[in-house]
Amino acid sequence: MVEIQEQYATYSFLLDRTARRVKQFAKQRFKELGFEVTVDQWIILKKLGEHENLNQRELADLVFKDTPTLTRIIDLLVVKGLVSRTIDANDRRCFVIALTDHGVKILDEYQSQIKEIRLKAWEGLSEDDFNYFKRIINTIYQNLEA
Amino acid sequence: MVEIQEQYATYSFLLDRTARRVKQFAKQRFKELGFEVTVDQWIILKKLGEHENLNQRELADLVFKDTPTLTRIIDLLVVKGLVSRTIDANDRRCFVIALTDHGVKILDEYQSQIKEIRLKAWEGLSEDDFNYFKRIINTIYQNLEA
DNA sequence: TTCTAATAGTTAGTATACTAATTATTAGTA
DNA sequence: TACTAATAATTAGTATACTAACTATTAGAA
Repeated sequence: MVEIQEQYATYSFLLDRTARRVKQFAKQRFKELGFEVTVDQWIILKKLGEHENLNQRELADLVFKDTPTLTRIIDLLVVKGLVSRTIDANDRRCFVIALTDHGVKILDEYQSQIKEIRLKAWEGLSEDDFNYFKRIINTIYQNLEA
Repeated sequence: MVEIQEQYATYSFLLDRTARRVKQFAKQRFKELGFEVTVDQWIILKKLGEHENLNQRELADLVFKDTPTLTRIIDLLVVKGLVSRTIDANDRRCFVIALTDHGVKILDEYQSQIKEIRLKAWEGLSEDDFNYFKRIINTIYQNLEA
């Protein structure tokens, strides 16, 4: 029993290590392809392509990041001219975040290449594996939910 | 087929989200318990308890972090008096990193509580789940290996 | 309606992650 | 032995993650 407990304790190490490797791999490929955004900035662009009229709070919830992190990522995307921040006339505490024309263009251009990068990790694994993986990792997430 | 590809693409999101949640949960518990180290600092202490006469390069390899990150974590552990940095007489480019007496004490004190924190995430999952999880996550890691 | 509580966002401070460049030292080779 | 390449560690710079404290605004209750 003790050994099994010890074993389980390594899941966090495996998770952290693999998540970092995945991000690092994507980062390298982004660089090779000359992309003008980081991986986390890309995730925001993608969400903005899927939803309209989001404020930073909603965006943060969608990508499971906190608002200070979101603030900084949006800052960078605004500087890069990919995203616009407009005060919400109905609630002046909020900004409406939207893709600029250039942001839409980038989103469109990168999409398929990024799909390929993502698939690389999954080589040799099946759809069943994916479903199993999803169940386990979501159970972990829910076990630790606030 | 396209849908399956789309689905697979979410593994990186699930990985990142869950790895962050696990770390965040551990961080909160560390704080509640009044621990004087961060999660990543703890990982280094643990490795130092398992191996002797490690230099920073070897330590970095063991925990899959890069050397600049290691340098900074060791800096903090030295300031906290948990670890010592001694020039290796045989190769003056290296430091030998070792636990101080206080470091050994902390390692001993925290170990069982940390094991409990780690186990929380695994509630409702079996040993088979763990093995399955390990296989998948290690496949992903290896698929992306440099 | 006024006051208090809640909410959106920002700022500050610390820690980690990664790349690139640099220093000091050692190893290997001509 | 002298020179070059490799290695260990550091520094600098940027990005992300999280907590805590703060500002501005809105919502809700007395």
